[in-house]
Amino acid sequence: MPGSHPARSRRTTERKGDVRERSILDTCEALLAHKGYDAMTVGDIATGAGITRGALYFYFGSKQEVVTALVARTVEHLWERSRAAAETDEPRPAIAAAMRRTVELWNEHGLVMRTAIDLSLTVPEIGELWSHTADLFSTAITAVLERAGVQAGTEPEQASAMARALCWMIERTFYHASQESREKLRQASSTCEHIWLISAGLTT
Amino acid sequence: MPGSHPARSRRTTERKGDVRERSILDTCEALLAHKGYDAMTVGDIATGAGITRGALYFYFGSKQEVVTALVARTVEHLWERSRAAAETDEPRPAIAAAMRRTVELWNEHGLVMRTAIDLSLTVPEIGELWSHTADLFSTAITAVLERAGVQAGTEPEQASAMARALCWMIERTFYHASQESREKLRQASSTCEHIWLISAGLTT
DNA sequence: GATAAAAATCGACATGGTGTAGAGTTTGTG
DNA sequence: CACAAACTCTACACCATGTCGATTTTTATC
Repeated sequence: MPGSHPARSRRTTERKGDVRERSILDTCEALLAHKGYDAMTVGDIATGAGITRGALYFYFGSKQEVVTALVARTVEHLWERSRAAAETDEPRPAIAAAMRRTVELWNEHGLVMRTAIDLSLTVPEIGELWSHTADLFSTAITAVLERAGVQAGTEPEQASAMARALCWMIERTFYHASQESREKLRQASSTCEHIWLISAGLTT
Repeated sequence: MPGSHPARSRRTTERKGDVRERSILDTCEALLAHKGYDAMTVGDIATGAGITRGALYFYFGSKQEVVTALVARTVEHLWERSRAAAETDEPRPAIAAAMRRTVELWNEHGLVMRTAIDLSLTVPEIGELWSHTADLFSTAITAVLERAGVQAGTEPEQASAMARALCWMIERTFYHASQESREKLRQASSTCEHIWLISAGLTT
Protein backbone atom coordinates (compact mmCIF):
# COMPACT_ATOMS: atom_id res chain seq x y z
CA MET A 1 0.00 0.00 0.00
CA PRO A 2 2.70 2.59 0.68
CA GLY A 3 3.99 4.38 -2.41
CA SER A 4 0.97 5.16 -4.54
CA HIS A 5 2.85 5.22 -7.85
CA PRO A 6 3.66 1.87 -9.38
CA ALA A 7 7.13 1.99 -7.80
CA ARG A 8 8.50 -0.76 -9.98
CA SER A 9 11.67 -1.38 -8.07
CA ARG A 10 10.34 -3.51 -5.24
CA ARG A 11 8.02 -6.45 -5.63
CA THR A 12 5.07 -5.85 -3.35
CA THR A 13 3.47 -9.25 -3.19
CA GLU A 14 5.21 -12.53 -2.78
CA ARG A 15 4.81 -14.88 -5.67
CA LYS A 16 2.82 -17.98 -4.86
CA GLY A 17 5.70 -19.93 -6.26
CA ASP A 18 8.06 -18.50 -3.68
CA VAL A 19 5.98 -20.01 -0.92
CA ARG A 20 5.81 -23.33 -2.74
CA GLU A 21 9.51 -23.34 -3.30
CA ARG A 22 10.15 -22.79 0.37
CA SER A 23 7.71 -25.50 1.37
CA ILE A 24 9.41 -27.91 -1.03
CA LEU A 25 12.74 -27.22 0.62
CA ASP A 26 11.21 -27.60 4.08
CA THR A 27 9.62 -30.90 3.12
CA CYS A 28 12.90 -32.07 1.67
CA GLU A 29 14.68 -31.27 4.91
CA ALA A 30 12.07 -33.11 6.93
CA LEU A 31 12.22 -36.18 4.69
CA LEU A 32 15.98 -36.15 4.77
CA ALA A 33 15.66 -36.48 8.52
CA HIS A 34 13.72 -39.72 8.68
CA LYS A 35 14.25 -41.38 5.32
CA GLY A 36 17.70 -40.29 4.26
CA TYR A 37 18.74 -39.11 0.83
CA ASP A 38 18.57 -42.38 -1.09
CA ALA A 39 15.23 -43.54 0.25
CA MET A 40 13.67 -40.15 -0.35
CA THR A 41 11.93 -40.02 -3.73
CA VAL A 42 10.88 -37.05 -5.80
CA GLY A 43 7.30 -38.20 -5.39
CA ASP A 44 7.69 -38.10 -1.63
CA ILE A 45 8.89 -34.54 -1.71
CA ALA A 46 6.09 -33.47 -4.04
CA THR A 47 3.40 -35.14 -1.97
CA GLY A 48 4.81 -33.67 1.20
CA ALA A 49 4.69 -30.23 -0.35
CA GLY A 50 1.10 -30.78 -1.49
CA ILE A 51 1.70 -30.99 -5.23
CA THR A 52 2.37 -33.66 -7.84
CA ARG A 53 5.70 -34.71 -9.27
CA GLY A 54 4.99 -32.88 -12.47
CA ALA A 55 4.50 -29.63 -10.61
CA LEU A 56 7.68 -30.08 -8.66
CA TYR A 57 9.67 -30.29 -11.86
CA PHE A 58 8.47 -26.80 -12.63
CA TYR A 59 10.55 -25.56 -9.71
CA PHE A 60 13.51 -27.88 -9.75
CA GLY A 61 15.04 -29.90 -12.51
CA SER A 62 15.88 -32.89 -10.36
CA LYS A 63 16.12 -34.33 -6.90
CA GLN A 64 19.73 -33.22 -6.77
CA GLU A 65 18.74 -29.65 -7.58
CA VAL A 66 16.27 -29.64 -4.72
CA VAL A 67 18.88 -30.78 -2.26
CA THR A 68 21.44 -28.39 -3.71
CA ALA A 69 19.03 -25.51 -3.13
CA LEU A 70 18.47 -26.70 0.42
CA VAL A 71 22.19 -26.84 1.04
CA ALA A 72 22.62 -23.42 -0.51
CA ARG A 73 19.97 -21.97 1.76
CA THR A 74 21.59 -23.44 4.84
CA VAL A 75 25.13 -22.62 3.87
CA GLU A 76 24.16 -19.02 3.22
CA HIS A 77 23.01 -18.92 6.80
CA LEU A 78 26.41 -20.20 7.93
CA TRP A 79 28.15 -17.49 5.98
CA GLU A 80 26.04 -14.75 7.51
CA ARG A 81 26.83 -16.07 10.93
CA SER A 82 30.51 -16.19 10.05
CA ARG A 83 30.55 -12.58 8.92
CA ALA A 84 28.83 -11.55 12.13
CA ALA A 85 31.54 -13.20 14.20
CA ALA A 86 33.16 -10.74 16.54
CA GLU A 87 36.77 -10.27 15.51
CA THR A 88 38.46 -10.89 18.81
CA ASP A 89 42.13 -10.11 18.81
CA GLU A 90 43.34 -12.40 21.54
CA PRO A 91 43.66 -16.00 20.31
CA ARG A 92 42.36 -17.75 23.40
CA PRO A 93 38.92 -16.13 23.56
CA ALA A 94 38.76 -16.19 19.78
CA ILE A 95 39.12 -19.95 19.81
CA ALA A 96 36.56 -20.34 22.56
CA ALA A 97 34.09 -18.17 20.68
CA ALA A 98 34.64 -20.00 17.43
CA MET A 99 33.99 -23.37 19.02
CA ARG A 100 30.89 -22.10 20.75
CA ARG A 101 29.57 -20.84 17.44
CA THR A 102 30.42 -24.12 15.75
CA VAL A 103 28.40 -26.07 18.29
CA GLU A 104 25.44 -23.82 17.64
CA LEU A 105 25.71 -24.27 13.89
CA TRP A 106 25.84 -28.04 14.13
CA ASN A 107 23.00 -28.11 16.61
CA GLU A 108 20.80 -26.13 14.28
CA HIS A 109 21.89 -27.40 10.89
CA GLY A 110 23.64 -30.69 11.56
CA LEU A 111 21.39 -32.68 9.30
CA VAL A 112 21.86 -30.51 6.22
CA MET A 113 25.55 -30.09 6.89
CA ARG A 114 26.01 -33.83 7.05
CA THR A 115 24.02 -34.21 3.85
CA ALA A 116 26.17 -31.60 2.16
CA ILE A 117 29.32 -33.45 3.16
CA ASP A 118 27.93 -36.77 1.99
CA LEU A 119 26.91 -35.43 -1.39
CA SER A 120 30.00 -33.32 -1.99
CA LEU A 121 31.50 -36.03 -4.15
CA THR A 122 28.50 -36.90 -6.27
CA VAL A 123 26.94 -33.46 -6.71
CA PRO A 124 29.57 -31.00 -7.92
CA GLU A 125 27.54 -27.91 -6.99
CA ILE A 126 27.24 -29.07 -3.42
CA GLY A 127 30.92 -29.91 -3.38
CA GLU A 128 31.62 -26.36 -4.48
CA LEU A 129 29.38 -24.90 -1.81
CA TRP A 130 30.88 -26.96 0.94
CA SER A 131 34.48 -26.50 -0.09
CA HIS A 132 33.93 -22.76 -0.08
CA THR A 133 32.49 -23.01 3.42
CA ALA A 134 35.47 -25.04 4.55
CA ASP A 135 37.76 -22.39 3.09
CA LEU A 136 36.12 -19.74 5.23
CA PHE A 137 36.69 -21.73 8.38
CA SER A 138 40.18 -22.68 7.33
CA THR A 139 41.13 -19.07 6.74
CA ALA A 140 39.73 -18.05 10.11
CA ILE A 141 41.70 -20.77 11.88
CA THR A 142 44.85 -19.76 10.03
CA ALA A 143 44.47 -16.19 11.25
CA VAL A 144 44.14 -17.29 14.84
CA LEU A 145 47.14 -19.59 14.62
CA GLU A 146 49.30 -16.88 13.16
CA ARG A 147 48.24 -14.38 15.78
CA ALA A 148 49.16 -16.95 18.40
CA GLY A 149 52.66 -17.13 17.05
CA VAL A 150 52.57 -20.07 14.66
CA GLN A 151 54.81 -19.40 11.70
CA ALA A 152 52.86 -18.19 8.69
CA GLY A 153 53.19 -20.01 5.39
CA THR A 154 51.92 -22.93 3.38
CA GLU A 155 54.58 -25.52 4.20
CA PRO A 156 53.27 -28.70 5.87
CA GLU A 157 54.15 -27.54 9.38
CA GLN A 158 53.12 -23.92 9.05
CA ALA A 159 49.88 -22.16 9.90
CA SER A 160 47.94 -22.68 6.67
CA ALA A 161 48.37 -26.43 6.41
CA MET A 162 47.80 -26.93 10.11
CA ALA A 163 44.59 -24.94 9.91
CA ARG A 164 43.32 -27.17 7.09
CA ALA A 165 44.01 -30.28 9.14
CA LEU A 166 42.32 -28.79 12.20
CA CYS A 167 39.39 -27.79 10.02
CA TRP A 168 38.96 -31.37 8.81
CA MET A 169 39.33 -32.63 12.35
CA ILE A 170 36.52 -30.38 13.50
CA GLU A 171 34.33 -31.22 10.51
CA ARG A 172 34.64 -34.95 10.95
CA THR A 173 34.41 -34.93 14.72
CA PHE A 174 31.28 -32.83 14.68
CA TYR A 175 29.86 -34.83 11.79
CA HIS A 176 29.90 -37.95 13.91
CA ALA A 177 29.00 -36.31 17.19
CA SER A 178 25.98 -34.52 15.71
CA GLN A 179 24.54 -37.89 14.74
CA GLU A 180 24.51 -38.94 18.36
CA SER A 181 23.43 -36.24 20.77
CA ARG A 182 23.90 -32.68 21.91
CA GLU A 183 25.93 -33.94 24.81
CA LYS A 184 28.38 -35.66 22.46
CA LEU A 185 28.55 -32.45 20.49
CA ARG A 186 29.56 -30.57 23.61
CA GLN A 187 32.26 -33.06 24.42
CA ALA A 188 33.52 -33.08 20.85
CA SER A 189 33.77 -29.32 20.98
CA SER A 190 35.78 -29.53 24.17
CA THR A 191 38.24 -31.98 22.69
CA CYS A 192 38.68 -30.03 19.46
CA GLU A 193 39.18 -26.79 21.34
CA HIS A 194 41.86 -28.45 23.45
CA ILE A 195 43.79 -29.71 20.42
CA TRP A 196 43.43 -26.38 18.68
CA LEU A 197 44.84 -24.58 21.72
CA ILE A 198 47.78 -26.96 21.96
CA SER A 199 48.45 -26.63 18.23
CA ALA A 200 48.50 -22.87 18.64
CA GLY A 201 51.09 -23.24 21.36
CA LEU A 202 48.69 -21.92 23.98
CA THR A 203 49.16 -24.74 26.43
CA THR A 204 48.26 -23.34 29.87
CA MET B 1 47.42 -83.68 -4.97
CA PRO B 2 48.94 -84.30 -1.53
CA GLY B 3 46.98 -86.71 0.65
CA SER B 4 45.95 -89.67 -1.55
CA HIS B 5 42.74 -90.36 0.34
CA PRO B 6 39.86 -88.07 -0.42
CA ALA B 7 41.17 -85.70 2.24
CA ARG B 8 37.99 -83.70 2.45
CA SER B 9 39.35 -80.83 4.46
CA ARG B 10 41.13 -78.84 1.77
CA ARG B 11 39.68 -77.97 -1.61
CA THR B 12 42.18 -78.89 -4.30
CA THR B 13 40.91 -77.03 -7.32
CA GLU B 14 39.72 -73.48 -7.33
CA ARG B 15 36.08 -73.15 -8.21
CA LYS B 16 35.43 -71.36 -11.46
CA GLY B 17 33.12 -69.12 -9.52
CA ASP B 18 35.93 -68.02 -7.24
CA VAL B 19 37.77 -66.62 -10.22
CA ARG B 20 34.62 -64.95 -11.48
CA GLU B 21 33.91 -63.48 -8.11
CA ARG B 22 37.37 -61.98 -7.93
CA SER B 23 37.13 -60.60 -11.45
CA ILE B 24 33.78 -59.02 -10.57
CA LEU B 25 35.37 -57.27 -7.63
CA ASP B 26 38.33 -56.18 -9.74
CA THR B 27 36.03 -54.81 -12.42
CA CYS B 28 34.00 -53.01 -9.78
CA GLU B 29 37.13 -51.38 -8.41
CA ALA B 30 38.19 -50.28 -11.88
CA LEU B 31 34.76 -48.85 -12.71
CA LEU B 32 34.62 -47.07 -9.39
CA ALA B 33 37.79 -45.29 -10.47
CA HIS B 34 36.50 -43.64 -13.62
CA LYS B 35 32.73 -43.64 -13.29
CA GLY B 36 32.14 -43.33 -9.58
CA TYR B 37 29.60 -45.27 -7.55
CA ASP B 38 26.39 -43.69 -8.80
CA ALA B 39 27.22 -43.77 -12.48
CA MET B 40 28.39 -47.37 -12.27
CA THR B 41 25.58 -49.77 -13.15
CA VAL B 42 25.24 -53.47 -12.42
CA GLY B 43 25.25 -54.05 -16.16
CA ASP B 44 28.60 -52.27 -16.43
CA ILE B 45 30.15 -54.50 -13.81
CA ALA B 46 28.76 -57.65 -15.40
CA THR B 47 29.94 -56.70 -18.88
CA GLY B 48 33.35 -55.76 -17.54
CA ALA B 49 33.61 -59.13 -15.86
CA GLY B 50 32.57 -60.88 -19.06
CA ILE B 51 29.16 -62.11 -17.95
CA THR B 52 25.56 -60.91 -18.12
CA ARG B 53 23.62 -59.15 -15.39
CA GLY B 54 21.70 -62.30 -14.65
CA ALA B 55 24.87 -64.25 -13.98
CA LEU B 56 26.18 -61.54 -11.68
CA TYR B 57 23.11 -61.83 -9.50
CA PHE B 58 24.13 -65.43 -8.91
CA TYR B 59 27.17 -64.15 -7.04
CA PHE B 60 25.88 -61.00 -5.43
CA GLY B 61 22.41 -59.94 -4.48
CA SER B 62 22.84 -56.31 -5.41
CA LYS B 63 25.19 -53.57 -6.44
CA GLN B 64 25.63 -52.69 -2.79
CA GLU B 65 26.65 -56.24 -1.96
CA VAL B 66 29.32 -56.14 -4.62
CA VAL B 67 30.80 -52.94 -3.26
CA THR B 68 30.49 -54.20 0.29
CA ALA B 69 32.50 -57.29 -0.68
CA LEU B 70 35.09 -55.07 -2.31
CA VAL B 71 35.38 -52.93 0.79
CA ALA B 72 35.60 -56.04 2.96
CA ARG B 73 38.43 -57.39 0.84
CA THR B 74 40.35 -54.14 1.07
CA VAL B 75 39.68 -53.53 4.73
CA GLU B 76 40.87 -57.03 5.57
CA HIS B 77 44.13 -56.08 3.97
CA LEU B 78 44.33 -53.00 6.19
CA TRP B 79 43.80 -55.11 9.26
CA GLU B 80 46.55 -57.53 8.34
CA ARG B 81 48.88 -54.64 7.83
CA SER B 82 47.88 -53.20 11.17
CA ARG B 83 48.58 -56.42 12.99
CA ALA B 84 51.99 -56.63 11.36
CA ALA B 85 52.89 -53.17 12.64
CA ALA B 86 56.01 -53.26 14.74
CA GLU B 87 55.10 -52.39 18.29
CA THR B 88 57.65 -49.68 18.94
CA ASP B 89 57.79 -48.54 22.53
CA GLU B 90 59.06 -45.02 22.10
CA PRO B 91 56.26 -42.67 21.02
CA ARG B 92 58.24 -40.57 18.57
CA PRO B 93 59.34 -43.35 16.20
CA ALA B 94 55.99 -45.05 16.71
CA ILE B 95 54.21 -41.99 15.37
CA ALA B 96 56.60 -41.68 12.47
CA ALA B 97 56.11 -45.33 11.57
CA ALA B 98 52.35 -45.10 11.83
CA MET B 99 52.21 -42.13 9.50
CA ARG B 100 54.50 -43.80 7.01
CA ARG B 101 52.25 -46.84 6.99
CA THR B 102 49.16 -44.68 6.62
CA VAL B 103 50.59 -43.01 3.54
CA GLU B 104 51.24 -46.41 2.01
CA LEU B 105 47.72 -47.58 2.73
CA TRP B 106 46.14 -44.53 1.16
CA ASN B 107 48.44 -44.71 -1.83
CA GLU B 108 47.45 -48.29 -2.50
CA HIS B 109 43.80 -48.32 -1.46
CA GLY B 110 42.76 -44.69 -1.47
CA LEU B 111 39.93 -45.19 -3.91
CA VAL B 112 38.24 -47.99 -2.02
CA MET B 113 38.82 -46.29 1.32
CA ARG B 114 37.17 -43.14 0.03
CA THR B 115 34.29 -45.18 -1.32
CA ALA B 116 33.91 -46.93 2.03
CA ILE B 117 33.75 -43.60 3.80
CA ASP B 118 31.22 -42.22 1.33
CA LEU B 119 28.94 -45.21 1.62
CA SER B 120 29.22 -45.63 5.36
CA LEU B 121 25.96 -43.80 5.88
CA THR B 122 23.85 -45.49 3.23
CA VAL B 123 25.17 -49.05 3.45
CA PRO B 124 25.11 -50.23 7.07
CA GLU B 125 27.49 -53.16 6.46
CA ILE B 126 30.11 -50.83 5.06
CA GLY B 127 29.56 -48.43 7.92
CA GLU B 128 30.22 -51.30 10.29
CA LEU B 129 33.38 -52.29 8.47
CA TRP B 130 34.75 -48.80 8.41
CA SER B 131 33.87 -47.91 11.95
CA HIS B 132 35.65 -51.02 13.12
CA THR B 133 38.70 -49.98 11.12
CA ALA B 134 38.57 -46.53 12.65
CA ASP B 135 38.41 -48.12 16.09
CA LEU B 136 41.63 -49.99 15.43
CA PHE B 137 43.44 -46.81 14.50
CA SER B 138 41.88 -44.89 17.33
CA THR B 139 42.99 -47.48 19.84
CA ALA B 140 46.52 -47.43 18.48
CA ILE B 141 46.70 -43.65 18.71
CA THR B 142 45.37 -43.75 22.26
CA ALA B 143 48.14 -46.14 23.27
CA VAL B 144 50.81 -43.86 21.84
CA LEU B 145 49.37 -40.79 23.52
CA GLU B 146 49.23 -42.49 26.88
CA ARG B 147 52.77 -43.75 26.57
CA ALA B 148 53.81 -40.19 25.78
CA GLY B 149 52.34 -39.01 29.04
CA VAL B 150 48.87 -37.83 28.09
CA GLN B 151 46.45 -38.60 30.88
CA ALA B 152 44.47 -41.77 30.24
CA GLY B 153 40.69 -41.67 30.33
CA THR B 154 37.63 -40.91 28.28
CA GLU B 155 36.97 -37.32 29.33
CA PRO B 156 37.04 -34.76 26.50
CA GLU B 157 40.61 -33.70 27.13
CA GLN B 158 42.07 -37.10 27.88
CA ALA B 159 43.83 -39.61 25.66
CA SER B 160 40.86 -41.53 24.31
CA ALA B 161 38.84 -38.58 23.08
CA MET B 162 41.91 -36.84 21.71
CA ALA B 163 42.85 -39.97 19.79
CA ARG B 164 39.39 -40.09 18.20
CA ALA B 165 39.69 -36.49 17.07
CA LEU B 166 43.17 -37.07 15.69
CA CYS B 167 41.89 -40.17 13.93
CA TRP B 168 39.17 -38.17 12.20
CA MET B 169 41.68 -35.47 11.35
CA ILE B 170 43.90 -38.02 9.65
CA GLU B 171 41.00 -39.71 7.89
CA ARG B 172 39.62 -36.52 6.45
CA THR B 173 42.95 -34.98 5.58
CA PHE B 174 44.09 -38.09 3.74
CA TYR B 175 40.67 -38.48 2.14
CA HIS B 176 41.07 -35.14 0.44
CA ALA B 177 44.78 -35.38 -0.22
CA SER B 178 44.48 -38.81 -1.84
CA GLN B 179 42.12 -37.34 -4.40
CA GLU B 180 44.81 -34.94 -5.52
CA SER B 181 48.26 -36.45 -5.74
CA ARG B 182 50.92 -38.45 -3.98
CA GLU B 183 52.76 -35.27 -3.26
CA LYS B 184 49.76 -33.84 -1.42
CA LEU B 185 49.51 -37.08 0.48
CA ARG B 186 53.11 -36.69 1.62
CA GLN B 187 52.49 -33.13 2.77
CA ALA B 188 49.28 -34.12 4.52
CA SER B 189 51.14 -36.82 6.37
CA SER B 190 53.75 -34.33 7.46
CA THR B 191 51.14 -31.93 8.83
CA CYS B 192 49.21 -34.65 10.64
CA GLU B 193 52.35 -36.07 12.17
CA HIS B 194 53.26 -32.61 13.42
CA ILE B 195 49.92 -32.06 15.11
CA TRP B 196 49.97 -35.55 16.56
CA LEU B 197 53.42 -34.93 18.05
CA ILE B 198 52.34 -31.63 19.55
CA SER B 199 49.18 -33.18 20.96
CA ALA B 200 51.30 -35.87 22.57
CA GLY B 201 53.38 -33.18 24.21
CA LEU B 202 56.45 -34.14 22.21
CA THR B 203 57.26 -30.69 20.95
CA THR B 204 61.02 -30.76 20.33
C1' DG C 1 -13.43 -6.12 -13.01
C1' DA C 2 -12.19 -7.65 -17.72
C1' DT C 3 -8.37 -9.52 -20.02
C1' DA C 4 -4.17 -11.26 -21.64
C1' DA C 5 0.34 -12.84 -20.34
C1' DA C 6 2.90 -15.33 -17.06
C1' DA C 7 3.03 -18.67 -13.58
C1' DA C 8 1.72 -22.91 -11.88
C1' DT C 9 -0.33 -27.56 -12.06
C1' DC C 10 -1.52 -31.92 -13.79
C1' DG C 11 -1.70 -36.68 -16.07
C1' DA C 12 0.36 -39.48 -19.34
C1' DC C 13 4.37 -41.16 -21.37
C1' DA C 14 9.19 -42.74 -22.55
C1' DT C 15 13.42 -44.31 -20.59
C1' DG C 16 16.59 -46.86 -17.91
C1' DG C 17 18.15 -49.36 -14.02
C1' DT C 18 16.96 -52.95 -10.58
C1' DG C 19 16.02 -57.39 -9.05
C1' DT C 20 13.50 -62.08 -9.99
C1' DA C 21 12.16 -66.40 -12.38
C1' DG C 22 12.72 -70.24 -14.93
C1' DA C 23 14.94 -72.66 -18.35
C1' DG C 24 19.28 -74.12 -20.18
C1' DT C 25 24.38 -75.45 -20.05
C1' DT C 26 28.69 -76.75 -17.98
C1' DT C 27 31.46 -79.21 -14.52
C1' DG C 28 32.66 -82.42 -11.13
C1' DT C 29 31.85 -87.06 -8.96
C1' DG C 30 30.35 -91.77 -7.99
C1' DC D 1 27.13 -92.65 -17.89
C1' DA D 2 24.19 -90.35 -14.90
C1' DC D 3 23.09 -87.08 -11.62
C1' DA D 4 23.67 -83.01 -8.87
C1' DA D 5 25.68 -78.81 -8.10
C1' DA D 6 27.56 -74.82 -10.08
C1' DC D 7 26.95 -71.60 -13.36
C1' DT D 8 24.78 -68.78 -17.14
C1' DC D 9 21.39 -66.81 -19.92
C1' DT D 10 16.97 -64.39 -21.67
C1' DA D 11 12.74 -62.46 -20.49
C1' DC D 12 9.88 -60.07 -17.44
C1' DA D 13 7.82 -57.13 -13.80
C1' DC D 14 8.66 -53.11 -11.11
C1' DC D 15 9.73 -48.57 -9.82
C1' DA D 16 11.81 -44.02 -9.99
C1' DT D 17 13.20 -40.51 -13.07
C1' DG D 18 12.52 -36.81 -16.13
C1' DT D 19 9.78 -34.83 -20.30
C1' DC D 20 5.66 -33.06 -22.82
C1' DG D 21 1.62 -30.72 -23.98
C1' DA D 22 -2.75 -29.50 -22.38
C1' DT D 23 -5.11 -27.02 -18.82
C1' DT D 24 -6.04 -24.09 -14.91
C1' DT D 25 -4.84 -20.42 -11.73
C1' DT D 26 -2.35 -15.90 -10.57
C1' DT D 27 -0.89 -11.67 -11.49
C1' DA D 28 -0.38 -7.31 -13.70
C1' DT D 29 -2.54 -3.73 -16.31
C1' DC D 30 -5.98 -0.88 -18.30
